[in-house]
Amino acid sequence: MLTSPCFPLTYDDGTIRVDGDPGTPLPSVERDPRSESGRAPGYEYPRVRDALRPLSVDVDDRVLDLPTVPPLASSYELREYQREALDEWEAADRRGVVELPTGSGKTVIAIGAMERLATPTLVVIPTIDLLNQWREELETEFDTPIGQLGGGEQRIEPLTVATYDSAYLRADELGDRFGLVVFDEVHHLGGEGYRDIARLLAAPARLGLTATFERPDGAHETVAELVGSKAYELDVDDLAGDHLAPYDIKRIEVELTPEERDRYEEQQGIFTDYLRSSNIQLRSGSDYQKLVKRSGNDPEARRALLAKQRAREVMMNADSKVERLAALLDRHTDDRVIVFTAHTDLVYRLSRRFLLPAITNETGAAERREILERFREGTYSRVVAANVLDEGVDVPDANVAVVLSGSGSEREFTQRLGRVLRPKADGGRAIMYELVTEETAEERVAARRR
DNA sequence: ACTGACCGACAACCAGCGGACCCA
DNA sequence: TGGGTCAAGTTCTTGTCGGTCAG
Repeated sequence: MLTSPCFPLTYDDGTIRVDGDPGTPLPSVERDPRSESGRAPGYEYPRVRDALRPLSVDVDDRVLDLPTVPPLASSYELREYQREALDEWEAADRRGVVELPTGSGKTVIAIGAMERLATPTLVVIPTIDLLNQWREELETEFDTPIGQLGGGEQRIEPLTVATYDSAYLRADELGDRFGLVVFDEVHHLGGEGYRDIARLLAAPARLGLTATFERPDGAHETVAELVGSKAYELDVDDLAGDHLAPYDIKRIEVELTPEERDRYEEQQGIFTDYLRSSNIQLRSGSDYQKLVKRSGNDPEARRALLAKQRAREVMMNADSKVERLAALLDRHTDDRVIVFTAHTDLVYRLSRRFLLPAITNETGAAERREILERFREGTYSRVVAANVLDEGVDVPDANVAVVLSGSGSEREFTQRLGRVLRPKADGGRAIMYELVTEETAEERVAARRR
């Protein structure tokens, strides 16, 4: 048997560095001529390590540089499905995605994983709101300081929470400090830039949490490569009536006024005429992308898209939706209602007409906090919001959601529904109303999301 | 400590009858 | 035979968020 020298395996700026030649090619390792070493992206660390194991070489594995973690013991009792999810994830080599509805306790599963693995952990989170919640939660459960990257702080501890943006900026230097990384709302990791976070980190254990893993652009497959594929899944109907409130969805069809109808037909007509005259067929989202590209140097295409945009505004902001909303608000005077729209203008129209507190992107942080606080304590029983409250904000419980307008996105639908599904003290049902304009493209849009 | 302005990132964005071509 | 996939320099607009910087 050959006596071989040590092969140092190290972490260097987002890559796993292999010095020396083990004799056989290693998975994903490429020669880097300048440093005379082999390199693999950080996330391939377990594969490289495992490929070296059966070889008769002495590996000096110095990839991870982990501080010691204080003993972790939370007060949580896992629910049955939470334990199952955790077991499945462990069985999948501690890599993978858990897909559970909003409000089913995904945080608890991550805390369970941290207890079981007892290794330094980075939790990556999309918004500052959620970042604060996670930090407070971890501080409560584990009696140890929690690091934070993002939201004005840059402090690393064995247990650290980070925004996607901060994690992205610092991934190459964070990569060797954590044994486990948790991605909250992991579907964000499919974004062009964010996926580098998972690529650069060396953490062998990875847990993704989301209510809606699949992405219309197919990028969840990239996420699955970087984090692991779906290890466990339950949807709303599996939990409704038990751990989530039972619910009803009611679709209400409304008509356009004659003026709106004229304008809609006119603008929609410009769009479809263009499609017909240029022999373009729109079947999938990628066809639409092509049309968008084309509009870059084809003025006709651009005109068609703008017309489509205006037609969409007409159908989404139809006057009769406002009238129907008035009736719904009357019917639900004793309920807690969230009204969702797609356009900021409509939010302010509704706010003025019904004297509803409004939240849009223009609402400052302080005012937003105040409105939500009053909604929580009951001073306000209703609130109208643009896309702001779809995800990443801790919204107080409501039991009625009214969707005045929205995209065809299944994700948006699921998140909005999730806003009313927290179990009610009296066991009552939640209701979601969808207002859809008759005989417009919106009927298809609404159908698409389910 | 807060605010506003800036930047960059991300996401959704979708028809109403018909053809050529490639591949399993 | 049946089903999926389609063309061009390099991409519409609106809404939302985090990070940064100046004040």
